[in-house]
Amino acid sequence: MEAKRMTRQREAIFAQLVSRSDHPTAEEIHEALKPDWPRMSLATVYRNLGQLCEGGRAQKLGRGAADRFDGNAAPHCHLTCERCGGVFDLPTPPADTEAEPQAAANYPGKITGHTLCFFGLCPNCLNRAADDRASDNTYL
Amino acid sequence: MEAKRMTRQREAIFAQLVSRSDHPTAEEIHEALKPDWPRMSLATVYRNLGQLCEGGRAQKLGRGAADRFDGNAAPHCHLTCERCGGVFDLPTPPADTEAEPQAAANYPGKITGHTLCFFGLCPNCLNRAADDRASDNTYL
DNA sequence: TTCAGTGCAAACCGTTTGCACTGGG
DNA sequence: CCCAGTGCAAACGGTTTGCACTGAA
Repeated sequence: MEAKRMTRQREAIFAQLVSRSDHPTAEEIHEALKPDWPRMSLATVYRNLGQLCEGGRAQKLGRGAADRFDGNAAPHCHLTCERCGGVFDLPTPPADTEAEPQAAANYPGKITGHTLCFFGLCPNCLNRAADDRASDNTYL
Repeated sequence: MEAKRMTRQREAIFAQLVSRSDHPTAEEIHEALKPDWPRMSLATVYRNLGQLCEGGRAQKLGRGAADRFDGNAAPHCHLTCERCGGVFDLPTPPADTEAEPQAAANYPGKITGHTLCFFGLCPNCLNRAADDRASDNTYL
């Protein structure tokens, strides 16, 4: 499929990423590498991070798209469609009352709340996916 | 409680927000209101959405900050610190094997996975919060 | 040698802000 | 009347892209 070259920069970026317990932004990585790589471009960091994510060696947290707003202020579960990028309410969010105390038990910070974030396909895209399967299977 | 003025624009924006089952972006709302409000500025949409969120009448989904990357590609739980904005791994993510099938049960889409998203204070900020309480409580 | 990857700078896109004007209270 | 809210345009910050150059295979 892809014939990726392993460059020193890519190694350095990946090394930086796995060596850190925080989850740095591209800019933070760029900054951290500056001493050793004074000429490395921020664009290179972005390109390599993107490629690492594509290759399944890293993941991007949050979704880089535009902010979405919800008229229902109560916390509830959402499904993010991996195909169209839309966000949808989940009808009956299963109450998971155990998760929070469980997670809080051995964490030295303070947990004030949580949400379940589901991902998959929205009803619409699920149907379209079925259609595609019948003919051509080129996603994306 | 709020000494906010209720303008026609704010009404329209809020109405639009609650009437929609998707979770529109500011731009989508702006676009949707264009027929009735050809002169409404996108900035007005943003300002009102922000204010509605502040007032607890709406919520912003996702976090508008910069993308963060994780060298651990396996899905696991994160805590987003409400104070410093950092993202941290949670040590023992409680396996909630029931959530997914439960949510999938009565959803016409397809659920392929989920994560627990916790929010609260990271250990560092928790300590700093305690310090502040002792002297001055001006956050931010 | 060759083309994927790089550095740089400009473009992009979503969001925020400064400013003078408007209209709700 | 007065100030919160508005429209507009410019600024901003994070991310992406076009282009000529470089270096891994």
